[in-house]
Formats: sequence, structure tokens, C-alpha cells
Amino acid sequence: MSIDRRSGCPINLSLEVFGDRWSLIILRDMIFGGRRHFREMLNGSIEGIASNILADRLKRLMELGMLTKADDPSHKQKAIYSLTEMAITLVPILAHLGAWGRVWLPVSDELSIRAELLEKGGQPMWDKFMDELRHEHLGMPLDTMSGPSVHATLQAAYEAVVASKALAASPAA
Amino acid sequence: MSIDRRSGCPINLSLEVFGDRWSLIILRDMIFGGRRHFREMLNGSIEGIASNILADRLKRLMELGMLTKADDPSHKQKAIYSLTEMAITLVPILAHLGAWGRVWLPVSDELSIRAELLEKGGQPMWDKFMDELRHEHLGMPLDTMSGPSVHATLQAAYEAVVASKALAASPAA
DNA sequence: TGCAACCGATTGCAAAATGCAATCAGTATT
DNA sequence: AATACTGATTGCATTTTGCAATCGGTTGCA
Repeated sequence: MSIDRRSGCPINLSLEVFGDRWSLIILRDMIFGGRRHFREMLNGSIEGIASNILADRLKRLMELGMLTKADDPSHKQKAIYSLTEMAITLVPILAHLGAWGRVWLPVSDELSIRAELLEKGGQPMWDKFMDELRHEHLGMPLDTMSGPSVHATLQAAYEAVVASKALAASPAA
Repeated sequence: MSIDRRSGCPINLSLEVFGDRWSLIILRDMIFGGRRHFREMLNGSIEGIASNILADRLKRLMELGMLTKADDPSHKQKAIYSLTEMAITLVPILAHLGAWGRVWLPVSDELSIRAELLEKGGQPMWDKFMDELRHEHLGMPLDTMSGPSVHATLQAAYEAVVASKALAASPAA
């Protein structure tokens, strides 16, 4: 369940942590989609993850120190998953990955608008976003909160693209 | 053999290209280790890739447009694998991946010195390195060649660490 | 109090991917 | 002529994945 340690190369070890088809997708949904509960991740997954795979990866990511789990006070059976600092610092990697994918792969408009904004925003935007995530997941104070949150900005941009696409599909509206 | 297209999300599509345990390792060896031939990759692999997996991934990476294959004029049976621009632009991602791994995972000194230098060098060093790779793999002219190559710098630093480790192991030398 | 909907999973099973060892035919070296 | 090296391929056992059904417990509502 934990990593293999095929070699001490940082790229290899990173791959052993999230070099599979689901781990980074789950983290992406938590980071950009704000998902915190099992069912939220399961039903909201656009790639259609299976429940056993989700359960397995959540367990694995916890063992690796990328996530923590806590009881939801509002519901005795509900668990809240939180990102650790280790996972939050993946933001620059996800930003670069999105930027690369946008250039070379057949991405869709509505799903790549976030990557586009994140690329344009650069390191300052990533820093601000990581700060927001530390606030939401680790309870840290927001030291430099100015203007709308990165999360809200990305979400609004996504929804704007979806709306404009819907308009284009039915111009009578 | 080609990608699934589970969704048009750039992060998902990127993962479908190299979200497995070997593709990025092969590209890493080509980019940082200068490997161009099948046997070179097979025997030089510190993670110990199997020949059938290597053959499969080389084929897949070619289909995806990340690699090209050409005859080696010096040996009728030898093939030379080259990186495409698509693969060369992974350098910043590999640099970030290495930097992240160095912070959070149990990396070894000799295998992480390259990642450390690459992180310190930042975007200017990455740009210079990508320029060198375009020269070696795509035959492009080197427009801003000043000082020792990034490849040589990384290699020298790696060998220095290996040498200092060997010295520490047998101080009588 | 009943009962359907929802909670985070778990189980069984088929299919696919992986890892390993042996092997291949053609080419170069000696 | 013998040997080693080239980029692979094959067969096979093991492991991982994906899918569907299901689990025991919790919650909200009638």
C-alpha cells in the first residue's frame, strides 16, 4: 500500500506517490472543486471513479501523509477529508501540468479555463491560492486576503464559460 | 494504446499521457541521462524496467507524439530515439516534480543533486536546458550558448556527489 | 414508528496491466 | 567461425484495475 522505493530519485519517488490514473484526479477535485466528502468525490467525478478505487486511494493518500480524515460534527457517519501541507504544495505542479496539457492535448474549453487563469496568474496567484487552501484545510489564518478569492475567481470563470456555451447551443434564450 | 479521453480536463489528459509508473521515468532518462538507444535505457535504468514494458512505452510515447525513432547510421540495427518539442516542454514539470519530491520524500543525495540545481537555476536554467535539448534532439541551432551546458553542469554535480560519497565510505584513499 | 435516502466503504469477479525469464533474428566485433 | 550486442517478442504467473452489487449504520421525513 505504501510506496515501493524503486530508487531515491525525487522524480521517481514523486511518481510512486501520484503516478497512477486516479490519485492526482482526486487531489485535483479536492483542491479546485472543494470536495471534502466521499460521496461528493464519487458523484462529482467527471472521469467516473469507482467507489472501491476511491476508497483505496483515499486510504493510500492518508498513509502517505497527503490527506487527513476527521469526523463531521453534523453527521456521525460523515468523514471530512483535508489536504495536508504536502498536498497543498502540489498547486504549482498542477498549474504546470494544466498549462502543458492545454498546449499539447485536446482539452475542452470549460475544463481548461481554470488552467488558463492559473497559468496567467503565475506564482503570486498560486501562493494566494495555497494560502486559501491552508485556511480551509488546516485552519491557518489568512494573512494577505485582498480582493476575491482565487477559488471564487476560478469558479466564476468556469461557470461563465459553461453559460456562454449553453447560450451558443440555444441562441433563442 | 492511445489515450482514453475520460474527460477534456488538461490535468486528466496529461495524466492519461504519463500517469503511469514508467513513461515519465523513460523521459527523465532521455532528458537528464542523455539515453537514446533501447539497450542504454534498459541497462542504465536504476529502477529496473523490463524490456517488454520499455518496448511498449516507447511505442506508446511515439504514438502520442512525444518521441520519434530514426535509424542509427553507424549500426543498421540500432535505433535512435529523439524527444519532440512536446516532450522537451516537460522540463519545467520535471523540475517542479523533483523540487516537490526533494522536500517531501526520502530522496537520496546523489540522485537529488540535479533536482536541487535545477530548482535553484529556475526558469532561465530550464530555458537554457530546453534549448540544449532542441539542439541535440531536433537539430536546432543553439542561439544563446554561454558557459558550460546545463547538461554538463548537472552531470558534473552528480559525479561530484558520488565521488564524495565514495571518499566518505573509504577515507583511507 | 416506519421507511426511503444517504453515509463511507467492502466484496466478488472478470479483465487488463505488470514483471520476469527466456528467446528471437539480424548485425557487428574478434 | 564464434561471440556479443541490437531492438524487440513471447509465454506465463502475479498484481492491479474496473464494475456492479451490497453492507451495516445514520439521517430526515411522514
